[in-house]
Amino acid sequence: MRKVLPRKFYSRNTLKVARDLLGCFLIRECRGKIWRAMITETEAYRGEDDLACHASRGKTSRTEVMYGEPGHTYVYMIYGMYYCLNIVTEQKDFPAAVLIRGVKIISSSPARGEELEEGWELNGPGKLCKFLHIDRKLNKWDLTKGKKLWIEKPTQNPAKRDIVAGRRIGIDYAQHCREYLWRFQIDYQD
DNA sequence: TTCGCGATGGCCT
DNA sequence: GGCCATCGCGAAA
Repeated sequence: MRKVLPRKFYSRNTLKVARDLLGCFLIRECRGKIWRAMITETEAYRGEDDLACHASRGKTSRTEVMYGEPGHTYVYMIYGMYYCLNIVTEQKDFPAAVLIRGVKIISSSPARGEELEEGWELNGPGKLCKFLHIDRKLNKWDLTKGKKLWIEKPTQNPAKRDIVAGRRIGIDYAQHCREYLWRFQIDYQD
């Protein structure tokens, strides 16, 4: 029984979606392999007023997907060599997305001879895309279809005390918006 | 442990 | 032409 997240989940406030994605399972099916990974770190990018958001300069061919239906991916290339995976949120015509910055591999099959093994932490948006074979071909992908790339509900949501908020990474140019605590990660106090 | 830098290409001015 | 939601390496401290 799969619990693929429905479009309704994504069509909410981006900060809520970013928090609620922690602990969810990101699943990638590619060339006969399937990886399940728990989302451990996210960042919210919300609206044209958010100077760190790519949509702060308005709608272009690159950013139009953020103005589209929630629950789709926004995958873009950065620094000429890495891709970043984002999930489009909010209502249609309001540009916003959640960047997936970190995951932990839960299972990998077939298990033997894999370069990715259970327990691996993929920290960093570029690294994560590289290992899970996520590139521009997966831009504008509908995550509610439950194929190739999708997200499922967690078996157990992380406790509130285990969620830490902080400043977003790599956006020092964003003036006052750099101070927003729009980065969320699971940090077990144990 | 922190800092500086190069690789590399598409997007926006 | 400049900048960038990155990463890993090597040097400095």
